[in-house]
Amino acid sequence: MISLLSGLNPEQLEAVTLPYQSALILAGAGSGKTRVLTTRIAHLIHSGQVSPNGILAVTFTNKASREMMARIAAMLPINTRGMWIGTFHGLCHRMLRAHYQDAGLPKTFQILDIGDQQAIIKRMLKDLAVDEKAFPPRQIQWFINHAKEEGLRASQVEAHDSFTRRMLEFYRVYETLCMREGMVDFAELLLRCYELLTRNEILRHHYRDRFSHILVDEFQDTNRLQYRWLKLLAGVDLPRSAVVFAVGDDDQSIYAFRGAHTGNMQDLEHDFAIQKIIKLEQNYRSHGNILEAANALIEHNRGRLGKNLWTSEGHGEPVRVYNAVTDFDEAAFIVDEIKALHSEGVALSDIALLYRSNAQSRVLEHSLFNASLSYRVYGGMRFFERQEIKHALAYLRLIAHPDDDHALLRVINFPPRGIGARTLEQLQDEAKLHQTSLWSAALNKSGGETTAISDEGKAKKGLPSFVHLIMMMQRACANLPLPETIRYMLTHSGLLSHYGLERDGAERLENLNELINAATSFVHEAEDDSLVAFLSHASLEGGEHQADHHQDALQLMTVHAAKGLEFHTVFLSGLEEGLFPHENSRNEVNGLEEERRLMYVAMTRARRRLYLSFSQSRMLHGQTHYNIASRFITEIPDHLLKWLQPLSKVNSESFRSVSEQAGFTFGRNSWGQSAGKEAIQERLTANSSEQLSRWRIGQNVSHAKFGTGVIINYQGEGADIRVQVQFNRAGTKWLLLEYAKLTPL
DNA sequence: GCATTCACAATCGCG
DNA sequence: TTGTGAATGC
Repeated sequence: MISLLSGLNPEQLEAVTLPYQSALILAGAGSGKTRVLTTRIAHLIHSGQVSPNGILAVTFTNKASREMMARIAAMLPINTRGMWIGTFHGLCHRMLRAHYQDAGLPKTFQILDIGDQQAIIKRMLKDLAVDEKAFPPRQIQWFINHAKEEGLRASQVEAHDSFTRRMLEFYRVYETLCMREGMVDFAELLLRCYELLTRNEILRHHYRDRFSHILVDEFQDTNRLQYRWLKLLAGVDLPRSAVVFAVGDDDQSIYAFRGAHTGNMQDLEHDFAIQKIIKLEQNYRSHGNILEAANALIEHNRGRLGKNLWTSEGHGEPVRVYNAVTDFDEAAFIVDEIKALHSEGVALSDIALLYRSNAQSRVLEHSLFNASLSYRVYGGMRFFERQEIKHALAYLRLIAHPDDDHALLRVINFPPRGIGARTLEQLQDEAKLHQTSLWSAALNKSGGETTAISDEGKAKKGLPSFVHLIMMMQRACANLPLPETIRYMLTHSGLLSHYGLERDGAERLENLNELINAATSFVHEAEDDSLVAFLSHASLEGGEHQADHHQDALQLMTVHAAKGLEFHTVFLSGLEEGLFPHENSRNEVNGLEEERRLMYVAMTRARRRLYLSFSQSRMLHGQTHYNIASRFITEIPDHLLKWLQPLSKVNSESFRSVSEQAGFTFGRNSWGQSAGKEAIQERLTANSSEQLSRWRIGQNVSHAKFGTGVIINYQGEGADIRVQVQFNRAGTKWLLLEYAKLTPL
């Protein structure tokens, strides 16, 4: 017991040992939030206040819930597998599977991921003969999802204009389509579950009685529906309600665009009669200067709950700022700094390159590639979203549930087997006529089961062969374990041979193989190893590829993706008006404040060293844009910043053009306000007047130990000045000018 | 049925 | 600049 609670600071301890009452924990970045959450659970169980069955802990990401389970398992000798710890979607899914009948779902209901959903909407538009340009699928998707996230069915949305009425029509049709095929999208998982509990009093009471402690991670990210779900589950209106332990940070709320409602924090205070908000402000991650800078920045936001991070560590290094001429220059600077850091012993994997939008990674990747630095870009295509995997999953879906029109359409002619648009059209007409699924129509058309089976081996083409294929797979699946089913399906569907012949098919084959591996480990780990369970798993777990994870590589990702992570060094690039804060955020309610929180999240990822950089010109969408530095830089007090200006820029004539360009671009600030314009101009001038010395790029030098070489770069100022020398024999080194005792040649 | 061409759009993205 | 989807040609 002592070991469980030891090492907690007073606030953490208070939170962990709170008596039976609902609580809101304001946990700043790096304040040991996860530790508090997991220790709280362990403490509740260990002290006998609740059994593991009485706890429901909910997170947003699978990663977070896995980590939570692992940490609890490390603290207590219990099996965490049966516990109700998971994501909102995962837990709702669990309830819906357990009570599918009460929820009005077929036993084999399938989960739609974002891509499936879009495909269905497109199919619907085609059916309705609606022009995609007039009503972009993306927009319809957004409308439907947002309505659901607000907890609204089509009948509950108010429509005051013709556009909304049209959207609602789509919402309704989409809904009937999904229900007919037994498909449930992500938002539907939550809404269904919520409605199930609302309608079914017995179930509601069952779960209310079962869960006495509900713990919520990242509470600031909850949307309205999730909050209502929590309220319902806790039963706030009942005398014997559960208590909620919510952990969150309003300053790190960066997901308003996907429905997060920070007002939930105030609502929680009120609805759950929160007596006291506990603030965790001691930061165990970053050095003082970084924290001070982040604090100063976030101070510019209004209506905060209020929080100031502090550390018992020292100030550490100043926040470095670099003003680049071009995006290429910015990337080159970052590469140079990385090389220096790496040679000083910082692991590449402990360095992150963050940016506001994905498009910015390209320039960085280019420079990193040329410098032979290994890197990993996060947020690309996920494993289960790849087309070859999607195709394979479609076959599996048909095995489990042949009435899945969506899956059928995906693979009925893939690999090509001579079923063209014409056959398909007939099939769809037939299905429409009899109000049945495409599969039933196909059965009818191909002469029914008996014919297809008696044709065994002969039918190679057309509809009968497809019908035969699927039935054959279904029979095989009944007797084989999951991985073998998949192997069988891959071979007999022709996917393997198809990709085997394709030009770039090797990687796809690898992925298909990986699918068998994924199924193998799924069968080992999951309680329910059925095909349907595996399909749900594939949709709910995006399937982040864990391969080559151990390799020491730089981490490239958006600021959003970096939330929750930490690194020794963080490079935050593209700090320009229009990019960060992003142009589009101007049209959003409180958009600028959300951008500022995003910046805050980015800064607080750094443990020891933080670089902020911006470029005066940047290639975007094939056009050169001229930008001014982000206002966020000017919102950080000067004494925390250290402006870097490599002398290479000062000495070359490029610097002159930089100042001129800067003057020119200030006039083009699309944001209207030009906060900090003077300050930046001032710094530019200050930097240009100093730092002219006998040392310059291209200067040949001699070193006592390394021999002769040439200066290829340098940075810093005053006593801190460092030069990068390419030696003839000893390679490239960064040297402190003051100590290196270089002799000019 | 498949390959090539053209127009168009372009934040962030958990499950 | 790059990726996507529809239109077009073989």
